[in-house]
Amino acid sequence: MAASTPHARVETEPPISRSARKARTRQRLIDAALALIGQGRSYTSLSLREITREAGVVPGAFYRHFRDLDELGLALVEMGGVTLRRLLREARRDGIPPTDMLRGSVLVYKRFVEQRSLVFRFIAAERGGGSRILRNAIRTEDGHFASEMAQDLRVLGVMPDLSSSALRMICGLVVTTMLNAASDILDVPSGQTVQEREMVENFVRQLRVIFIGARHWRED
Amino acid sequence: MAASTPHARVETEPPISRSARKARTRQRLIDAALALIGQGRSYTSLSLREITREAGVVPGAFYRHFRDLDELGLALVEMGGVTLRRLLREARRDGIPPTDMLRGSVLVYKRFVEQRSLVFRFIAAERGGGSRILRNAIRTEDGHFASEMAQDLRVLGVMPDLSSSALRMICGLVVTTMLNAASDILDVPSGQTVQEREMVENFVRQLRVIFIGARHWRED
DNA sequence: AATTTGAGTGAACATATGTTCACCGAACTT
DNA sequence: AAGTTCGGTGAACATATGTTCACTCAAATT
Repeated sequence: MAASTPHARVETEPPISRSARKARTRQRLIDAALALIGQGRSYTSLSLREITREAGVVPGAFYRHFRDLDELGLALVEMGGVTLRRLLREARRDGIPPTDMLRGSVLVYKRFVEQRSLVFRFIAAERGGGSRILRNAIRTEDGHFASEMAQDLRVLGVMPDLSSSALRMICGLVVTTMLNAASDILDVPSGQTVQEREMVENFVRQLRVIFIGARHWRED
Repeated sequence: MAASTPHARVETEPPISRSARKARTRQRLIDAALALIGQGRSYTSLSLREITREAGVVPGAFYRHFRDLDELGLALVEMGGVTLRRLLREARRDGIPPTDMLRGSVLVYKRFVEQRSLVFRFIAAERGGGSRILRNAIRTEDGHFASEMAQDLRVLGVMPDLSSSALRMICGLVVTTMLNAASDILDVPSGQTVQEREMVENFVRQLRVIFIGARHWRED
């Protein structure tokens, strides 16, 4: 029975500011939700008490941070948006893989998804699923992602003959294909299995179809 | 306090066979789940009691038909598969719209989805969402749908230069695009709004990209 | 130094949940 | 006509849920 006063400060020696403390437990709630998703649960079926339990906090404390579960969900969506933006940023930084660019990009993306499996599991699941509010928030986020991608391609001078609206539309298609693939990536047994290779190959070929279609696109 | 014996037969005059009765309540449970989905709930968040309540049956009765909620979910997936097969069958029967075939097909599909909104809402939601079991079942069903579609296109002599595997891969892409669009169709306010027209237009253009890509596809 | 603030507590509330079980009675079998 | 089967009942169970509220006590403000 070691001493453990409510506000024990076991390892965080320096006094912690109030706003910092608040931000910390807020983050803990978010992480708790993700952790539960990681254990195979789907966000829609999580309960407030489960989350606070996982976060190591009393149920009532939840309300100091979010009005309800949808609001926590929105925070997760935002985190998803940040993640997608990071993907684009890294792509800009590293440039397009020199050889076999499509397969290269797919493998980079696959790694990216696997390293952030929880966020992608959440997005892939709630994109078509959860509450209407969440779905729309994710749609908006996906839309921004597609627009940014279109802008990047424009800057890179890829497919310069396409109108901006056509480019944007095509990026939308690429994004849905990517997010759909994320779900596949997360479900296929990782390791060099046959299934995994087939999945990657299929993904590559689908993107190739899209890009070929884009190259030959003519406005109405 | 009107008389209402447990097994009241208020309007179903002719005696009902046991198997028929069982099939009937089984169907009621399925319909109840769909009805709740129709009220904006997502399948993953439904409870056994909610469903039996909606079905007008005592909770324990559930177990006479399904081991657990996943098993009911699988029944819904199967119903979804049947629905998709019917879509193909109707497409075969009615043939391809004579003029502006792509937009025509999209409008037919839109109508089809709207008329069966509950099943499509379920599939679109649980495809990336629900339990692993459900996700895989839906993946399998989608796969069959894509294969059948490929076979139909082959028989129709559409894109005869494509190998079967390429055709199959492209149909897979079409299917994910369709199911993704189903979610959009169900969320956009129906009626002749601007949003609705834009959504349809985007969907048409995306399919067009895919088909252009298919026409110019060359094997590796 | 005295006061105010507010994140987190702990207990209580009414209500909901999944699962079990002995039981009923109509449909089936003999 | 007598006996069996089995879909559905109703009650009970232990446990889980969302929300509220007065409370604490350290950090922030005065």
